[in-house]
Formats: sequence, structure tokens, C-alpha cells
Amino acid sequence: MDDKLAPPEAPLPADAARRLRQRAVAGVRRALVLDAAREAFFELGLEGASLREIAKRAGYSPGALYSYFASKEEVYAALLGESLERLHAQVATAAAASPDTPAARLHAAARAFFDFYREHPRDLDLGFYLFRGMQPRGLTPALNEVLNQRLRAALQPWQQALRALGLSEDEAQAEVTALFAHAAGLLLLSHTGRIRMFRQDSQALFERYLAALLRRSTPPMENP
Amino acid sequence: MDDKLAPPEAPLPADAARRLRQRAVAGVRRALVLDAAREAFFELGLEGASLREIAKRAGYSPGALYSYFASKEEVYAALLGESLERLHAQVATAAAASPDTPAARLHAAARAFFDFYREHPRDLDLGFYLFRGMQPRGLTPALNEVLNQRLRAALQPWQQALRALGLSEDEAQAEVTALFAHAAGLLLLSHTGRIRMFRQDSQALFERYLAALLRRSTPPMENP
Amino acid sequence: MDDKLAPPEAPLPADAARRLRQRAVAGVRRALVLDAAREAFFELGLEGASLREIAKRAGYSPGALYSYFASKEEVYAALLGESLERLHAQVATAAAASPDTPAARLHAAARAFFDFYREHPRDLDLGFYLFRGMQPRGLTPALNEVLNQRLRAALQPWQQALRALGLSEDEAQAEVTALFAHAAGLLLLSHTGRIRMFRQDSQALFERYLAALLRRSTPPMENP
Amino acid sequence: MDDKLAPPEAPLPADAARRLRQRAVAGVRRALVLDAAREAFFELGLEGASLREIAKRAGYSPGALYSYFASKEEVYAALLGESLERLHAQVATAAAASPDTPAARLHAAARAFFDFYREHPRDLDLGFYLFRGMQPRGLTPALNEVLNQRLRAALQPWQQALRALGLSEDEAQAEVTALFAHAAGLLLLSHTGRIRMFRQDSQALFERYLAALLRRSTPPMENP
DNA sequence: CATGAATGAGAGTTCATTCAT
DNA sequence: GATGAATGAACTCTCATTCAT
Repeated sequence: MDDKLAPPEAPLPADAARRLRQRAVAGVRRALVLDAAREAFFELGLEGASLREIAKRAGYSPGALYSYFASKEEVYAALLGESLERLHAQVATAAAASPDTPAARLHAAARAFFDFYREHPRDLDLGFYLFRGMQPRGLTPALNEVLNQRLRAALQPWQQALRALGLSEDEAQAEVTALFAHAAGLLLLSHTGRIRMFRQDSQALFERYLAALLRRSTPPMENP
Repeated sequence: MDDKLAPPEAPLPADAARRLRQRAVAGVRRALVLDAAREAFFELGLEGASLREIAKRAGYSPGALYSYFASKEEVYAALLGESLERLHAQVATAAAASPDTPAARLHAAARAFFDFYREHPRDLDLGFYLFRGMQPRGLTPALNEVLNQRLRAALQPWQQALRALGLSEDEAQAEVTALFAHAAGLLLLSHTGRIRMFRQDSQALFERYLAALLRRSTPPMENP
Repeated sequence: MDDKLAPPEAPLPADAARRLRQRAVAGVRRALVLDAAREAFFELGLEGASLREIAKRAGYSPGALYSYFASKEEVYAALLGESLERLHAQVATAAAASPDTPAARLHAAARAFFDFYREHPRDLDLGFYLFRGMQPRGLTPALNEVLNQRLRAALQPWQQALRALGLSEDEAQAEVTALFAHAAGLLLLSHTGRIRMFRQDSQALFERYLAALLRRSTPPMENP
Repeated sequence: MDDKLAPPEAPLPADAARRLRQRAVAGVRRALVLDAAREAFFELGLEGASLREIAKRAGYSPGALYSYFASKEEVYAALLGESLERLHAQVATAAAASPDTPAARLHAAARAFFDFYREHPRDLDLGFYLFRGMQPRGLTPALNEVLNQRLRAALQPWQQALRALGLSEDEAQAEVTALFAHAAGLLLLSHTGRIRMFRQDSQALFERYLAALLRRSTPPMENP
């Protein structure tokens, strides 16, 4: 009963512990806000997910969010960072699940990437937001680097598979970039429905590109 | 009896002339508004180019713009339509200037497309606006069709060159779509500076893709 | 053929004739505008019937209406005047069609009034507009007097029937006013659906009031 | 273990007190906004009392009002609700102050109603606004019901007096409705000055109607 | 008489952000 | 840490009316 009044006389270590605890609590609540933000954003899109809306869903008042995020852009950046983590997980899992040959691993990892965004169009919106709209205030160089790291990590399985196929570091890097651009372009076309104008199917086209890439990259020594 | 109510001497020519003149004036002023809109948009981006800002730059009161455009979206649609026309012109000119072989024509037309957007990043923004942000109110099905037609026209040289190279209609269509997606993805990466993260050059990658496409599409008859 | 060029050399009488003709033409066109205004107003209500809308329906440009009416309010006033004329016609017709007894005539005229507004709620809106919203600019004293005259004319049959029933001028005037107020109140309740809250029927209540009025006003001489 | 995350000493009272205080403050400020709205509305009428004007008079920026009211219509609804409360109070007081006979109570309650609106013409405007102009967005079914309840409450004394006079529930309801309509019609005529055209006095006419109603409703026991 | 572009004021509403409490 | 009222600027759009042509 009296331990409720105890804190004052505790020495410095206790203070440090409290600070740690508080930081943990803050992290949890920050995560709660992010959950609300993702929910709002997935439901209402980037335009509809206002700070007010996010705060309401998180059970906070608008002003309270500024304890956890410096701006709305920062909320989106955090959302995006976490989206890239999920992307990374999905790609890594797919690559790990198909360890037979480098070619198979590349194929699996690339499809995992493509399917992630095809199945979660809102994550694609977030990705495009990173690439385009984010304001200087929201996307600091440091934050930019973090997001780049995450994306790099998600694409790492591609790079490794291509190296395993015998490509040089530079060649692999070029192919990764081209594959990434091709996927992004197709997803853009598909997500906006504009691909209908071409009467094409984005998945089939992606498979085509992948097949051509594998053909190019696989050493044709093994047949005689 | 009824000729007493009939309009007097030769009114049609004068009337028609006046109407023509007025229509011309209206066209000019509409173009002036569009100039102001493009200027505002190029300077401030899509978010900053408000109706007020556009009106101010055009020397009008906000309400006056509604004599020329029914909504802000319509302004953007007009801007975009005109951007696609410039694209079309650049691509068609390039294709016409290199009539030697289908392969050369494809190469020229593809580079013209890529360069247009690389050199005019704001037009790329407009293009992405077409693909993404436009609201249902602004992008009516009819308008959508018009814009699609413009884009189709701009890509027509690609299609024709690929047909001339011997591809079937369907194969050509698939390659056009893939090429378009690849270009879009690379431009996106380049425009947002994200390509630096890959330490790649978008133009070089585009050339690579084009070369592979030409290799694939050119009949290998010339080997003895 | 040459008479198309004739007008210039005509003397003053011809000038006067032209002025007359022009006035007639103006009257016709004014009526056309009024038709458009009524149509717009009946379709869209008082809020929706903007000057632009009226002009469009009349086949004119907005500015042209100011050749015929000094303001939007004046358009409404004209509309209202004409509505009162229709009311007058309906009431007079009903009274004339039932010439048997003064009581029957009063009954018929009162019902005609009530039914006119019950069946044409937009005319009721116009009437309330006269009574309430009209701005000083639109409702000049002169115009006010004209509208009053029209209303008076429409209520004349009531007055006459009540006089025929033996009421003095003053008594008749009081009963007319009360009857008018009662009808207006019931129509208001009915038109706005507010009468549902009372679970009453406006027509039945009006008949009740009329019956009581007739009972009060009919000399009870006929009992032996 | 879990008490480490539990809130410290006796937070509830302080928290609750603060919340109570804040709610009270909010209520006061809402009332201030309402005062400004009423003032603006009484001075400028329904058209002139814009949100901006109300905000200015309340010493707020336009957006601030949306902390207290969800829309302009909601402001008017609140104004109207409060007007009906004042009406109710005036009618109830008058009825209570004359408890002698049911007839006297009816008379007092009816006059109180009539006088309320005669003396406060702007409240009449508000009442008509309820009856007519309110937009679907502002007048939700729930709000409509609340306002109906208020009006019903204000008319309750009439109903009770009529029942006490021996009328059935249905008869009383019909008479209440008719009396209400009659009063509304006379007030309309009077408020708009239109009654001058009839050279009548609205109060006298109302008394006449009331007298007739009482005559009709009072049991004629006094004949021997 | 008629045009229709233009005005200029103003409408209601939304927003990210701030800050006293 | 949290509140939530308040800001202030912005938003698109509508309107009756005017006036040079």
C-alpha cells in the first residue's frame, strides 16, 4: 500500500529504470498510433487519413500524436518503414522456402515482391508516396537512408541469387535495378487500371520479363 | 407580314464573324489560363497549384476561371492532354527522322519517349497524375478515353516498328506494354532520385532494355 | 425583297409603330423568360433556380435577362404575380360554377383556394416568398400594391359570398382574413410535413373550419 | 508486477474534476457562440448570419465553430431548440398562473403562445425555418424528433385544458392543431405586414378565434 | 438587344499544427 | 503525456450583377 508513495526516495538507477520503462511504454503507444494510422490509411486512402481521423481511431486527441510523431509526414514515413519490413519478410520467406537452385530462388523472390504489392495495393500507395509526394519536412536524409536500407534488404535475395547465378556484382546490381523498375512500372499500370488500355495482364508480363532475365542470366553450358 | 419580325440586312456574316472572333479570343484566353496553370504547377507542384494561385498568375479572379474550365480537375486534364500532345509530337518526329530500318525507328521512338520525360520531369508528374490522383469528377470516362487515345497515339510508332520487325499484333502489343512499363519504372526511379540508391543510370538501363528487346525481336537471318 | 431595306425612310408614325412592335416583342420575350424561370423554379426550387439556370433554359445569356428584369427578385415577383392570377382564375371559376347559394359559393371558392395551393406546392413557396423573404430591392411599394391587388381579387369571391350571407362589410372582411390565415397556417403545416406530428389531415381540418364558419354565418331563420 | 504500470495516487478525482470543469467551460463557450449566432441572426436575418459573421461576433475564427457545432445547420437547430424552450416556459408559466378554470387556462396558454411570437418576431423566423428551410444535412430525423418534442411540450397545456373541458383525446388534438395553424397563419400575416392589406388586427382576430373555440368547447350547462 | 467574360464577395468546410491547461 | 480548443490559411466553387463589345 505504501509502495505507491515510494518512488521519490529511489536513487539514480531507479530513475534510469523508469526512463527505460517509459521509453518502452512510449514505443507501445507509438505502435498503437501506427496501427490506427494504417487502419485509417488502408480504409480511407492517403487523402482520407487525416491526423484527426488517425487520432480518433487511436483513442487520442489530435494534439497527442505530436508526442509520438513530429508531423503527419513522419507518421506516413513510419508506416512506410513498416510496410517495407513486411515486404522484406515476405520476400525473404519465399526465397528461403525455395532453396533448390539460384534460378528458382530468384524466381520465387521476384514473384513474392510482385505479389506483395499486387495483393496489397495500399502498400503500393505508400511506396509511391515515398517515391514521390513526401515533403522535405517529412523525409529527412536520415530517414531516407533508413527507408533505403529497408528496401535494399528486401531486394537482397534478388542480388544474392543473381550472384549465385554467376553475375558480377555490377551486373547483378544492374539487373536488380532493372527488375525493380520493371515491376514498379507494371504495378503502376495494373494498380491504376491503365493496363486495361493495353489489354494486357501484368502478372503474365512480369513472368515474361522474369523468364527472359533467367534465360539471359543462366549459363547455357549444361546442355550437350 | 412576318417579314416585319425578320432580322434586318445581312446579319449572318457579321454575326458569324463576331462569333468566330469571340471564339478565337476565348481560345486564346483559355490558353493563357493554361499557361498560368502550367507555370504554377511546374513551380509549385500539384499541391501548390491552387485555383487561386492559377487565377492570380493569369490575372483573373478565382471565379473567372470557371468561364473556361468547369473545375480544377478539368484544368489539369487540359494540361495533361496538351502534355501528351507534345509527347506525341516528339515521338512522331523522332520516328519520322529515322526511317532507315524498323529497328532504328523503334530505337529512336523509344528514346524520344524516354527523353521527353527525363527532360521534362513536370510532364512526368502530370502523367503520374493521370495514372493516379485524378478524381472521378475530373476524369470522366469520356475524358479518360481522350487521354488514352493521346497516349496510344504517342506509342503508335513503337507498335508499328515492332510489326515491321515481324512481330504479330499480340506480340507487338505485349512488347509495347512491357517497354512502356519499363520506361515508367525507370523514370520513376530516376525522377525521385531513388535510383542513386542503386548506383545506376536510368538512361543506360533503358538502353540495355532496348538492346535486349531489339535482339529478341530482330530476325537473325543475317548469319550465313 | 427591297422592303428589307425600307425602314430608314419611314416617317414618325412608322417610328411609333416600331416602338409598339418592339414593346410587343419584348413582352413576348419577357414571357419566355418567365416560362423558363417558372420551369426552373418548379423543378429546382427557390434555391436552385439561379439566374444562370433561368437564362440557360430561356436560351439567353445571363446578362440578357437584365433587359427584361431589373433583378432576380423582380423575376420572382413577376412569377408570383402570375401565380396569383392563376389562383384568381381557379377561385373565380369555382365560384361561378356553383352559383346556387351564397354558402355553396363560399364553400366552393374556399376549397378552390385551398386546393390550388395543396396541389401546387411550388406556388405556395412563391406565396411565402412574397410574404417573407423578398428584399426591399425586389418588392417596391408599387409592386407590392400590384400583388396585393391580385390577392385581393382572388379573395373577392369570399367577400361577396359572405356579404350575400348577410354579413356587414366589416364582418365579412374579418372572416375573410381569418379564413385566409387559417388556410395559410394549415397549408404551411401540410406542406412542410409538420402536420404529421399532429396526426391530422389538413383538408379535413379546413373543412371543419369552413363548416363552422358557415354555421356561424348562415342566418338560422329556416327553423319554423 | 502489473501495478508498476498502474496509474499512481488517487488520479480519478482530479481527472474527473478536470473533465467536469472542461465540459462546463465548453458548455459556456458553446452558449457564447449561440449568443453570437442569435445576435447575428436577429440583426441580419437568416441569409446574413453566415458562419463567418457568427464567428466574428463570437470572437472566433471560422473554423473554431466546428469545435462546437458540426455544421451551420446545427447552429440553427440549437438556436431553434432553445427558442422552443423559451416558448415552452412562457406558455407553461402562463397556464400555471391561471389555474382557475380549464377555459381560463386555455385562454392564457394560447395568448402566451401568440404573444411570444408577436413580441419576438425573430423567434417566429426561426420557427418558420424549422418548418421550411432546414436542409436534410442539418435536420436529421433524430434532431427533428427532438424539436417536435419541444413543440409538443409547448402545446401540451392547450391539450390538457381542452381535455379538462371534456373533449376527447382526438377532438382535443384536432382543436390544438387547428388553433396552432390559425395562430401561425395570423402571425405570418402580421409579421409580414400583409395583414394591413386586410385592415385587420391580428390580436383581435386571434381573440375572436379563441372565443369561438371556447364557446364551442364549453359544455352549455348554464341553460336551466 | 444580346453577349459572356469578369468581378468580387462570399459561401461552408477542412486541415495540420500549436499551446495553455 | 495528453487534452482539445483555436488558429489561420486554404480549399473549391457559386452567385447576382456589370459592362465593354
